[in-house]
Amino acid sequence: MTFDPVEPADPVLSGWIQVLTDDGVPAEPPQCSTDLATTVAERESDRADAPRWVWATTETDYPRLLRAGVRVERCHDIALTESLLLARVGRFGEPRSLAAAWARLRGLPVPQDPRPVAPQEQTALFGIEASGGSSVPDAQQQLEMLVAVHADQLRRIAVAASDPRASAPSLATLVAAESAGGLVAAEIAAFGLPWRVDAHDAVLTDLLGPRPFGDALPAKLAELGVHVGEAFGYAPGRGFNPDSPTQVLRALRHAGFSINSTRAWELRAIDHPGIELLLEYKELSRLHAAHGWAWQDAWVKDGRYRPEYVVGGVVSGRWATRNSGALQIPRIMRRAVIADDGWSLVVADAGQLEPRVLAAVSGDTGLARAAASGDLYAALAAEAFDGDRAAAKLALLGAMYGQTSGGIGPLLSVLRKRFPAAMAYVEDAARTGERGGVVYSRLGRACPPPSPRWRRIVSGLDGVAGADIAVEGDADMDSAAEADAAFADVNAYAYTDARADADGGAGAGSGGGSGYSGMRSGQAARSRGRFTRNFVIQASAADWASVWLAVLRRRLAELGGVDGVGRGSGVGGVAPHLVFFVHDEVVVHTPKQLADQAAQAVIESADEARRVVFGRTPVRFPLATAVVDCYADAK
DNA sequence: TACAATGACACA
DNA sequence: TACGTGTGTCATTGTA
Repeated sequence: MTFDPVEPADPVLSGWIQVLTDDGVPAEPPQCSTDLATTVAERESDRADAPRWVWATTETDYPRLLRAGVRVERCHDIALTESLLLARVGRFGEPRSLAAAWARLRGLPVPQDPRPVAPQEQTALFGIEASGGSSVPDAQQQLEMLVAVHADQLRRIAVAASDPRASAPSLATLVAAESAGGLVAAEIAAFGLPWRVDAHDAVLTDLLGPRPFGDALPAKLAELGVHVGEAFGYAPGRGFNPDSPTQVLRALRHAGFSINSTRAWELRAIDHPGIELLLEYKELSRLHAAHGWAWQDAWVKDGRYRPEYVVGGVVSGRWATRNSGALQIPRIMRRAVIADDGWSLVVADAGQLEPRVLAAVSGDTGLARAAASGDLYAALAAEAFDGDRAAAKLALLGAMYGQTSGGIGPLLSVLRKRFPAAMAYVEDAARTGERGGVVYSRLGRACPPPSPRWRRIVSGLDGVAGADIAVEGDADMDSAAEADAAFADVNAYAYTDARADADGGAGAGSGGGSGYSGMRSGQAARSRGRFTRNFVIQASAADWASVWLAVLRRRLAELGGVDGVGRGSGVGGVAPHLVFFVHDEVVVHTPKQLADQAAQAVIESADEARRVVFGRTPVRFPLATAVVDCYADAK
């Protein structure tokens, strides 16, 4: 399906539709519809037989249908799929739009992806920017591109499924789940998370004092700042700023403390009367800056907060967000999330997800036995750590993150002895990463190959001594069948280290800590080993979460229809719907009378996701679920 | 003045 | 020896 390029507010959607076979081959001539909303809704009316809509990008195409009151059951998102397929051949951060995919297919210059625009500043919706004087294709030409690229993507998915070196029999599942994720993200943005401004105000006022005028600091914060200054010998108004790490560091050193940073964990070790005030100031200051009244003004409209998710925005397949920090909302702010009258929130999170994923992907029978229980760490402790749950947790987290410090060596030895398959799984992934290899999630999502910079450092060509680690060839990056000439672009790595090289490297754990700047060969190798070690788990957990969301979305829609309460296939009716998602946690907004069924759907979806992603496994993925009026009341 | 880097901390 | 993964956003600080 393609749309004619009209204004988003235009109530009449027109565009082109063509029916394809399962192989992506046209089964009918293309047809123009001057009322796409109605056409699509009619095709969707028999949900059991709903088509899988193929379109350029859900992110821009689907909101137009949603605004017209039309929900779709399934889609194939060309852009999201292109990302997954490019990743399979080691190409990250390359343009993934329909236009770009089509250009690669035809061997033409590849246009950059359009810059994502905030919903409020959207004008023309067509994501094809004219470049080099070429004209923007019309909707019918777009349809031809769409059909060609879609067929090619199906072919590449099949190729990946039979790749002997990096088999991904489930890649089609991943593509379907990723596409469904796009639908979920668009629907969450459309519905919005119920957000009560008065409750948000109450939290802020309680902690910070009344809302100040303009940009002034709230009263409590300003007062606290003065007290902090006084505690370190500064008179009020004498220019001490607790928000300045430099000044705080200077004040503390002047008071005789030798510290390297003003991080909270380091400050807590200091015995000084000003520290407690300073820590309180930092906490409140952050709350005010990140999620205070300015944030509320910018992001809460008509009782709804609308997160802008970036599906698959993290290389591991986790979602990212744009602009409003939806994934970093402080827990205390959950008090502002209150269901509408007559509605409830179903809150569910998958506890201990990552160790359970490790148990499932590694097939370790001992760990799987522990993961069949409700508290994996307690079961692990009982089996191998003399009942010491804290030790068991520390050990397993250390194994998944690659930690070796802090005296956990002996704990890791226990794991290695008692759960050899699980430990071998993560250690194999780490060794592959250290050698420059690529690892994959359960459903076949590929991690980025090492950057040229990493290769230089590890091979000792970067002016740092210590080159003793062999780097694998490019065998991992391009499966033989995939490496056709159209994909021979060398400039594939600009993205991979964008953050890694920008931050301060391994020294003192600054910033993200995954950089290679200033690293010696061995450090860089082990750093990448930790990344790939974690990738196989985090990305497989993301696989599971994506499928969970996709299944849940379908079941919630069935719930609305079956009950006869909601309009079912429509939008904005009274069917339960997803309103929030954070890695391993979902929030569903539901009419009260459907709350129990919605909660049941959440639980059953998790189990279906388990079967789809991990097949036959004794591992369970128990959910903590709660039906509440306020998000903060869940656990 | 505008932009980039830094340090810190929120989330999973 | 020591080495915990992945993000986004803010205020401050440094540079062009």
